[in-house]
Amino acid sequence: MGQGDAGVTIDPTRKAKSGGLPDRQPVWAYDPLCPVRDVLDRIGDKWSTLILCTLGAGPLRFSALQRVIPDISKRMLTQTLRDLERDGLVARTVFPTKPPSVEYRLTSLGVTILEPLGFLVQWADRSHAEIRQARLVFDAAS
Amino acid sequence: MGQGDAGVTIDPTRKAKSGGLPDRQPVWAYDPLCPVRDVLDRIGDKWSTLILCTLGAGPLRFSALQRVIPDISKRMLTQTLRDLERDGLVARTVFPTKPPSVEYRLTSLGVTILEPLGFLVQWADRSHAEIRQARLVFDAAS
DNA sequence: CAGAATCCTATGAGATACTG
DNA sequence: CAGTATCTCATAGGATTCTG
Repeated sequence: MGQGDAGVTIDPTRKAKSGGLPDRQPVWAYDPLCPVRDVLDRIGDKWSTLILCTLGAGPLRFSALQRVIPDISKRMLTQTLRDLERDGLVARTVFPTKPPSVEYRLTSLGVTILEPLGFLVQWADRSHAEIRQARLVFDAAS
Repeated sequence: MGQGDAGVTIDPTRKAKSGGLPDRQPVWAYDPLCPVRDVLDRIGDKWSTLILCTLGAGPLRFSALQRVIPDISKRMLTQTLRDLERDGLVARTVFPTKPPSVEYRLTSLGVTILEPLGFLVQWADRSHAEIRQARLVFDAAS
């Protein structure tokens, strides 16, 4: 990363100059501690997006989440919920009933990720056929 | 996959019914082999989004990518590029010069992911301060 | 230059059993 | 019910060395 511009974050809206000279200095400086990466790496695990999308439809209790996402282990569900709570995306509410029940819901911040996440999911949905096809072609050629 | 409603994919645009009854049947059926997850899990690794955003500004050679992303190892750069190529998001062109040079560029499909990815990056950029703050609060309370 | 091959370690994540 | 505590294994991913 250069001087002056050190630590600039990811900016995918940045356009290449026409002609796109290949080997110049980086279009955007890169910072290993980039806050965008810090946040995205957390979301990029196996379960976070799935849980966020699920809670996007409304609050659910622990066991209900397990039923909706049958192939997650209690351990990972607990851990992922904790991480999301720590990041302020999910709120955890304990109801002191006889057998305790705990409700998870998106925070107001958590709700705001639904839209960008939704665009990505839509893209994946629209593109997965083309991607699968590309994989077939690639694997056949290798 | 599936007949009828089985295997319905992720749909974050789905809204909860008003009142949001907590413990009903899942709002959307969940499929471990969901194509959306299949695609997103691939993008969700440590380097894919970074490389896609970088190439979004224009094609780059292998060594140039390494300079832009200094903390990636050759091994992971090669592997991630291969995976992206396999998925049809990146095209690899070899120029038979004396020391061989290889150019990587987004395919037309690859370009289409820039927009949804950009929204997520923008969200991360706007939210990282709030997230960091939430982490401080959470860690102080624990 | 652009990798391929190999080695090694840290972590992600499942399975199971226990608890308030 | 909603976890916690272990144990274990598979994989992601870094460092290093070799090659056309």
